[in-house]
Amino acid sequence: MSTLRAKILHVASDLFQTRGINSTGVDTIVAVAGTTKMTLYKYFHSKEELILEVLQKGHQDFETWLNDKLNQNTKQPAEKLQKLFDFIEEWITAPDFRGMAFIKAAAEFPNEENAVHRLSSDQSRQFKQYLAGLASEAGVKDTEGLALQLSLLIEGAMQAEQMKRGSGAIKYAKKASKILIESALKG
Amino acid sequence: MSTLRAKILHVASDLFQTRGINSTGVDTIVAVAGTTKMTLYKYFHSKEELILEVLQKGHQDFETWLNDKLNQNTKQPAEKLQKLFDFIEEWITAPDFRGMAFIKAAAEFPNEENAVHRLSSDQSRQFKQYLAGLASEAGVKDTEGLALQLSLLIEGAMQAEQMKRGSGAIKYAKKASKILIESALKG
DNA sequence: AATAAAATATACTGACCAGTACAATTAACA
DNA sequence: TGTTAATTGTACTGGTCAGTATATTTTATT
Repeated sequence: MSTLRAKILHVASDLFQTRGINSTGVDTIVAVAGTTKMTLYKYFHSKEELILEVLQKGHQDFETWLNDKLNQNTKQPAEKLQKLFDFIEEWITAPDFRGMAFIKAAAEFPNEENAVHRLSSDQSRQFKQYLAGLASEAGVKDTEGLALQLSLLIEGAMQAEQMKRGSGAIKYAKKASKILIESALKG
Repeated sequence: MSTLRAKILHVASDLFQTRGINSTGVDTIVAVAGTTKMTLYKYFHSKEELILEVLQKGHQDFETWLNDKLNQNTKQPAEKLQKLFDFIEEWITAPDFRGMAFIKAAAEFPNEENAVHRLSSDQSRQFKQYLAGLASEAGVKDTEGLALQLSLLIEGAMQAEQMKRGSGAIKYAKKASKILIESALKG
């Protein structure tokens, strides 16, 4: 049934995050998921396809979570930009945070022709566009510029936190974002 | 002779950057280097040891290059902080730039117990300390804070450039750094 | 030139990898 | 209950991996 498919996706996502993608064999995935390779290859035609689906689901979950948080906790558009880093902090400091999936995937698949790398790159671009949307609603002129700067801070903080838990990077990223947002609103 | 050892290090560094560490076998390394596994294992006791040496040399080369550039092109301490991102840009936009080694290595070896991950994490910390030194000489009060913020921008820009060449991320990182440095000098 | 020592090349080991052929089992329906 | 179809388990394939034992060549020393 589809529950097994979901379980495989979940287990694969978990193992990819904790052990790395290339270091995780399909045998390990099916063993932990409590099924067999035959079933896995019924739902996914190849390991690469499984990787792509894991990445897609992970990114969609993140953007949905963030968007919901922003919509539930803010009234005006400008407020979203201000509270953005509060929720990013909440996401990063969650006990099961193990780094941003598309950042790590791009590192494991450096070849720009590779499908996994291309999807990762696209998700990064997509996230920047989302930030640009927030900036635009808040009345920032150089939306692309601020979006890029904020994405650097966010991805940098995620990278730092993945490298060393409890790095505190997000605290300083938040301070930096306040300065940069203020500067962008004036300019 | 030691030339072969150097050649192996160089070739391994190149392959690790372009294909990823886990995806590069020792057979490939020795083939490209024009030698054999027997020789490789004479100079390095294991693949992990080779990885560690490649990382160490890469990071040392980077810090030496950056430090020389800063010393050659500036007179006063405060100037170094201002020109820092010019040289970071020069480094990132070099045609053979393929991402920061320790960032990618940490992604490929997510386990914090792993020796490669630990070295990567240490190099990141070391780089932050270097930035804190620059901030301190320039008269910044919260040296650790500014150093962390600048490292987020730099590592974020490197990450972005690795993900998509010609992203232009460094341009906006530079602008952001000017704002943050100015703010830190005032505070 | 003879001998010893070091470096190199060849060929292999056991382990693991992604993916599959085929057999066993379960479920669906008559 | 008997037959068919779909799903799951077992066992295997060819390929690659890190690492090594042994054989060959080169180099250094006398």
